[in-house]
Amino acid sequence: MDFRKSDLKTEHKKLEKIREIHIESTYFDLEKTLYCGQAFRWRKAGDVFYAPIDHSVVVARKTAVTSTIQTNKTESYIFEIYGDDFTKEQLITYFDLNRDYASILEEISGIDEHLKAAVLYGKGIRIMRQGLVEMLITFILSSNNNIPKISMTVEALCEKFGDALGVYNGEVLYSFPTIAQLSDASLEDLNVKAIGYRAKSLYATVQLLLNSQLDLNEPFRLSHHTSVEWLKQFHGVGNKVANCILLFAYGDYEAFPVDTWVKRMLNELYGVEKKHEAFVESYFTKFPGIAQQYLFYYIRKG
DNA sequence: TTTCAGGTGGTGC
DNA sequence: GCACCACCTGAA
Repeated sequence: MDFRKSDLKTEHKKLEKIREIHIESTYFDLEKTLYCGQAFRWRKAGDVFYAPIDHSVVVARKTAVTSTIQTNKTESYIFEIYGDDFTKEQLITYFDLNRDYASILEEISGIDEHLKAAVLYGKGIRIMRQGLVEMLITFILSSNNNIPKISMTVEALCEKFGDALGVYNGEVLYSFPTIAQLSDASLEDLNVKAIGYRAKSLYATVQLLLNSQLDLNEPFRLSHHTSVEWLKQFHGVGNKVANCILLFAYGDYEAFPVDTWVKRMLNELYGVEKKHEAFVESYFTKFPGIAQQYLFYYIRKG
């Protein structure tokens, strides 16, 4: 019999609370932000959301909602930080809370009626700023795949190659593995749950990062179009995946990922049957990435 | 049992 | 350039 897993669980030191961060913000809805398709590791237990970020465990809950006369909500949240420290400044960067969404959404709403409805429906969504390696690998695993299965594979990868951070809500949480932690893995080793043929892409990507001088910070210095081409040198990264990585890791708001849902939406709402990318580039000229995320949420959930 | 799912890369024209 | 199609796997 194999007791290893439960033994390990009891061995994990109790997560120590480092700090509490209070966030008050308009145009910030945590649940929508976490579950609009950009994040894969956040879990919900009751009214609490939690996830590993770097080597911290972050636990969040909403504490209050106050409305002004103009129906503008201000939401209050408490974030508890366990394990490694994670500062308020880091949290604000992670959820991009310093950006003026009021004016951005107003601009986007002005484009047409569809966007106006999408913005109204998705109000509170923020484009997160997540880790470069985490987004690169996660979106390589996302191709021809669905969210539950992507999460499954990501967690399996973290459990096998990441660091155990501690137990929360009865489960061990693991950090996302670094390239160094994946460096010794053979193709066989990378064959974790539900990964399938994507293991080859992951293996090739890890090897390329190890054996080249490629610096994942490069897209910060390049134009949007050059960044897309730069990211496509990694196996398993095509236009859609490159745009997701640029939007969710690099904060490149020119990125506009076009997947099967967005294609369907472009067809149904705008009559675009092909050359989607050309249409997108000429039509969504104001914060394309944010417009895309609101439209995506609108058609998926609305 | 079959089909489909938040694409990509290889092939053929 | 552009249109096909194989591809791992879990869920319905």
